[in-house]
Amino acid sequence: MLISTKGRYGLRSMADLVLNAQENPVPLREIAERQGISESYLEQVFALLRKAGLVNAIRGSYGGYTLARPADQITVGEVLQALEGPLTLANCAKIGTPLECDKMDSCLTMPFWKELSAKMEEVMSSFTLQDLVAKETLPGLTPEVKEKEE
Amino acid sequence: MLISTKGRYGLRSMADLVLNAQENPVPLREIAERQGISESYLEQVFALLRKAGLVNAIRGSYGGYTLARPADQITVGEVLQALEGPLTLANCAKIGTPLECDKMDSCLTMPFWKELSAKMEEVMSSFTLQDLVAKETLPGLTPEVKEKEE
DNA sequence: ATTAATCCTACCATCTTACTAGGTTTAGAA
DNA sequence: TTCTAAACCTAGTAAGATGGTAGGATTAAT
Repeated sequence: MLISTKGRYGLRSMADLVLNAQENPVPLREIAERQGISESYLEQVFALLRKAGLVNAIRGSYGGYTLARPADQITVGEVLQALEGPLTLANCAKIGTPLECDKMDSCLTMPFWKELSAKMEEVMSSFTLQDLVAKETLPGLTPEVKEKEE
Repeated sequence: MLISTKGRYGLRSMADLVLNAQENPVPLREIAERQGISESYLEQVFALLRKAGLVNAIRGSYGGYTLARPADQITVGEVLQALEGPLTLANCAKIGTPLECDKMDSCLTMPFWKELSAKMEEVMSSFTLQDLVAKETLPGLTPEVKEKEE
């Protein structure tokens, strides 16, 4: 039940973009290198992010990508939905789509799927990219992990 | 990001089993017919449910399946985990598995995945099979939908 | 003109999914 | 004992998704 690499790579890359955004746009080559992801595969990921209006692209030499909005105004849910499509685990959790729900008994499971989707949506829309890079926002975790070398 | 048919069919079939459990075991043929699912595919689904200890099988003529425990003591999460494997959406949400987390920046996303998994687990473990068939248990939803009939 | 970047499309191998098919046991009933 | 209906088991398979690679075209700063 893992999410695909598109979503995982894309989310990591967006966090990377937040961290490394100076005044210059960030080229994919750098993100790919830092994150250990194939550059040409990342191109396809960022094509989706661009179409969703989450990043801006600057073409040509010294080009790259920038966030289309401030990091605290882009939710993780937006990123994942752009890359993975609808974020529901069953069709009958989607509003207005009684696709398989014409079976009488199958709809017994609908309240569960709806509740699950609602809770997932809650988490995804409350987490922003800023939350990912600002480690202090998460109370339960140890903030001092500076063991690593620079 | 849909869950597979194994999970969806299995959950519907378990609810079906709750509803149609008399003193006799319920044969797969009946469940398959009611739910509109291929019987031989359902066999594979129930093989997983049996190995997980969620149903008991009675072989031979007049055989079939029964719940291994009362319906209010089997959670939806148990059923889905038996059919889908681990219910996390990213590896780093699993405890004790720093698989892709040796990349420094990749772990920026870990708190999100952990939070999401925790919330999903919360819903899945709070919903029992009994809740699925007893529609009054859901407070947020309209308990009487008779108005739509008229 | 060169270079470095995005952009675009096609292709590919592997894996997963959702089955189907065909057989074997098992046990109640006739 | 035989018939029958059920669980059980394993292999195969077509279609789609996944996770890329390859090669070029376009764009813009130097």
